[in-house]
Amino acid sequence: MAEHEESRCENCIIRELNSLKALKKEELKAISDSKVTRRLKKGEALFKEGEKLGGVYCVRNGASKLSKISDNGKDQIVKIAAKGEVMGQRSVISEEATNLSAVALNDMEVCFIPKNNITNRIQDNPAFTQAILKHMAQELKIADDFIVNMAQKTVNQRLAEVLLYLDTTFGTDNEGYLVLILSRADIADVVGTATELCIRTLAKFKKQDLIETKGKRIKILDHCGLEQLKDGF
Amino acid sequence: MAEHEESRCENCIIRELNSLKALKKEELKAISDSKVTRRLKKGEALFKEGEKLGGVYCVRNGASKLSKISDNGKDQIVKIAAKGEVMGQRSVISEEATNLSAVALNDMEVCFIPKNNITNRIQDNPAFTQAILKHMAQELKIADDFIVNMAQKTVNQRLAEVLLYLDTTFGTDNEGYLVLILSRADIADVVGTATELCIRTLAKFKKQDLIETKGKRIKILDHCGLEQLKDGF
DNA sequence: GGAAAAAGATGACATTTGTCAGTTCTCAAA
DNA sequence: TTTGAGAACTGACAAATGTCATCTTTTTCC
Repeated sequence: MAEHEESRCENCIIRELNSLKALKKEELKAISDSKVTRRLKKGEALFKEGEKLGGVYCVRNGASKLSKISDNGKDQIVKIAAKGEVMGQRSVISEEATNLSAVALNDMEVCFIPKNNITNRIQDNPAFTQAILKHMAQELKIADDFIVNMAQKTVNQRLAEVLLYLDTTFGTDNEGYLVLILSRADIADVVGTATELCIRTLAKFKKQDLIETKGKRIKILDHCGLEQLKDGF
Repeated sequence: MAEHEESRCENCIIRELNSLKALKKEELKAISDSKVTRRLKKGEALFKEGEKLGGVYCVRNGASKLSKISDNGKDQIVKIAAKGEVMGQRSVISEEATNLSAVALNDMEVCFIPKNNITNRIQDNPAFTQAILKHMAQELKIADDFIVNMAQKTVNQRLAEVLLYLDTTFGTDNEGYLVLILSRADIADVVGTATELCIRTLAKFKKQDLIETKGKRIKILDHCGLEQLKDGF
């Protein structure tokens, strides 16, 4: 009874989270037949900046950082793809090599969907195309906000924002620690600063009783405080 | 003979520059019948952050800055829309208030196209939808690069890049000065720095014979030098 | 369990960037 | 032609950020 396996796209709940939900059952079946599931260990790369992607990746479990190396040689994390997100869409649509690298932040499971299954659906299923369009419009808005934050906010503010983002997006465990554990270097790469300053700023937050740390794990103690900090006191 | 007027969309060359070129002649005629041409003086606002847009604006002449005020109260220019570009698309597609303000950088002429003319075409003309989709994928890539630059490059590098951008996008007059004249404050708002530092950095470039200035006008003397500076010497 | 490696943390200092206060320049309106 | 407002510019200083060197803790792997 292959049709009832959870690993089939048409039965996959993850799909509800992204544009694939606009597809019809038969279309999903076709995708399911051609997709390949892949498991990655923490730290493994899914693809690298400059590669041509043969399709898109749908995240079933875990999280991945999407980053780009600047001309200065420093890595900047542009986005963290969580469960349900589709990576590589942009590159497939524009038929260009990808401008980002994807590396697993923890053990993950992704479904690779060959690009024909996407481009053909874009050709013949307007509802799907519109779903992607709306999604990209949203992403573009987020990107604009990101630009403004990078350009106008201090490391203090940006770090506070990132901590709150990790909290709302990935949640906390039963002890109250952020579930998604990033290295200090990765946090710094999201914030867009040096690892040392990131560490120092975390220490400062600790001293202000905004957060608590245990090894690399972080617990947010004062959401309001961080919220205020984010907007500049 | 209204059909042959240059002011009709179906005869407008500008259209070749954007997604509207994917529309059929009859569709363009319908748009042309409902569109409104508007003239703006330098400094006039087309729309403001938070407004709901009743449609999109196609730039026929002149240029507009698209900016957003950060929580810190400082303005950041996210994009400069030149002749042929369509403003407000994102907001119309996502059916949300716009997240950016648009202000004319010089005298301009824009065509306002009511949003039904766009959303209806997205519903029934797949070629048009795909054209927009490709365009947005491109914009998203540009936004990613912008984020990385903001996060990882110095004011020096970013200013060099902006000058080269103004040169390639808007060109120079017969004396070699950049055609698009921005105030120092506007340049600073693109670069994401304070006006004073922007001025000082321009002065430094002048001392290094990379540029020459005459009032607020700027002439690039050494493209290679700026190119190198942009990438960090 | 213990050694090696990786990541975290800290101090000292250099560089970059921001801010404030004030002067000079430019251009357009009276 | 004068003049007044806004923009461009400059100096002095403060604050934020980056860098390098070093030490400590944590994690990983045998």
